[in-house]
Amino acid sequence: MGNRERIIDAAIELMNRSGSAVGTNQMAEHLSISPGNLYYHFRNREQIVREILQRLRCDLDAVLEIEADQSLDASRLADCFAGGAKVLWKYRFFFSASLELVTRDEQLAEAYRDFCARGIDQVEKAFRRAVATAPGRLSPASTENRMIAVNLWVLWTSWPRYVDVLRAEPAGESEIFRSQHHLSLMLKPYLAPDYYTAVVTHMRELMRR
Amino acid sequence: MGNRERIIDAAIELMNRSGSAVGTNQMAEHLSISPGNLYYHFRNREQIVREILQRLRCDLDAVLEIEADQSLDASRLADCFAGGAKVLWKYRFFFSASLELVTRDEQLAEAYRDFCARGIDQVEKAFRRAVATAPGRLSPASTENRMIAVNLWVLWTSWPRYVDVLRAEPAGESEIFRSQHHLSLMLKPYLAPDYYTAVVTHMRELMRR
DNA sequence: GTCTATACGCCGATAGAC
DNA sequence: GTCTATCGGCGTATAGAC
Repeated sequence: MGNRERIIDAAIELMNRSGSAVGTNQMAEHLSISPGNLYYHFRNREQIVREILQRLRCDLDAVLEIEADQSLDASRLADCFAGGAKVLWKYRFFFSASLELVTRDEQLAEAYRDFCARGIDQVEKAFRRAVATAPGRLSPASTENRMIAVNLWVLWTSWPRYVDVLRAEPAGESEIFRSQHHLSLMLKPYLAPDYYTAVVTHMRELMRR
Repeated sequence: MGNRERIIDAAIELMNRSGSAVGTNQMAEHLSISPGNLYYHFRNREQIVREILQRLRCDLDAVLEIEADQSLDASRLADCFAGGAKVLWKYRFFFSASLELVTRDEQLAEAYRDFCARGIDQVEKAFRRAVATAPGRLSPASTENRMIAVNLWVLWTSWPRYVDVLRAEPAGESEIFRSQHHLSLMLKPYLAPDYYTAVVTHMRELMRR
């Protein structure tokens, strides 16, 4: 594998471990290469982060992009939650530090706004599909669909940070996974009870490993 | 007013405007005093932030501490939401940057963990009281009360950051206030419809000004 | 209490040899 | 492609005069 890829991997690993303030020197040191070498492969620090966001976007699309003709049954929705948890864990530093990253790089900010807009759309669509498949005791008003999607998105993206703030020790995977139970609870009132319990059961299964 | 108070006020104002990375030099400059003078009043930068958290805690207690013998009617709950919005706006930098502040000061971290634990407890109590006062179509299971309280807390505390990330321009008060409508939506399934609409109506009234 | 001046450390980035 | 060496900027904090 080329040094370029290794630098990105190292950046993700180190930032997940120590926060987004990890410097280019530390990345180079961790790979036993020189700072100068790193700057041969990347114009600057920002460019590294931008490419990480590209990877993140791809991974999340694979999770949230629902096929048009497929019915959203409970196990498929559980896939979304479990996949969402994995993405959250893999790139947790990014979610934790999105604001700090974005304020130092306007180009990244634009890309991240796109990322959020697309993500919220996908969540809203998935929610509508789930409700259409198995409606619950309450049905959301038309404007409420979007608000609920935003609530889900904010809660999902904020979870790594919440965990980091409260825990003195570095966060474990299970604490990130817990977010998905909190998320699913927000859907519960709008879904049929048996459908909801099926989703939760599948989720637990998928995230056990 | 003494310089000590003025420094804290300046810190809040500047950090709300430019983010938590505002330096001691900038605070001093903004007040037309010298950096040395600032360090006469405070041991270090961290101490300033710690005192800001103390103020925040007091302000929030005034909003969330529900009197034991008072019934939680719709207008009182609306007070909580409106008061919560005001606190969120007044100290928005702190919510936006809690992790960064906390990671550089273990003493602050401990205080902030207390702050969160107490806040979540207060939210949970308020939620239980509201549900007891005006139960809706769904009633939360016993373990769900806490989870919902956590959801509310995370969403509430994460909102300023969410706004900062998405907006290129500095956030306005109204965008912060919008969070409360999203929060209240999470309660809706568990509250009687007329009670809920009364809460929302009061909220709008209170936050209009 | 308030000032001026400055030490110290850190990090991003570049120059230029190999 | 990879290295060594170094510049330049910024931010915290202190020393010591007034």
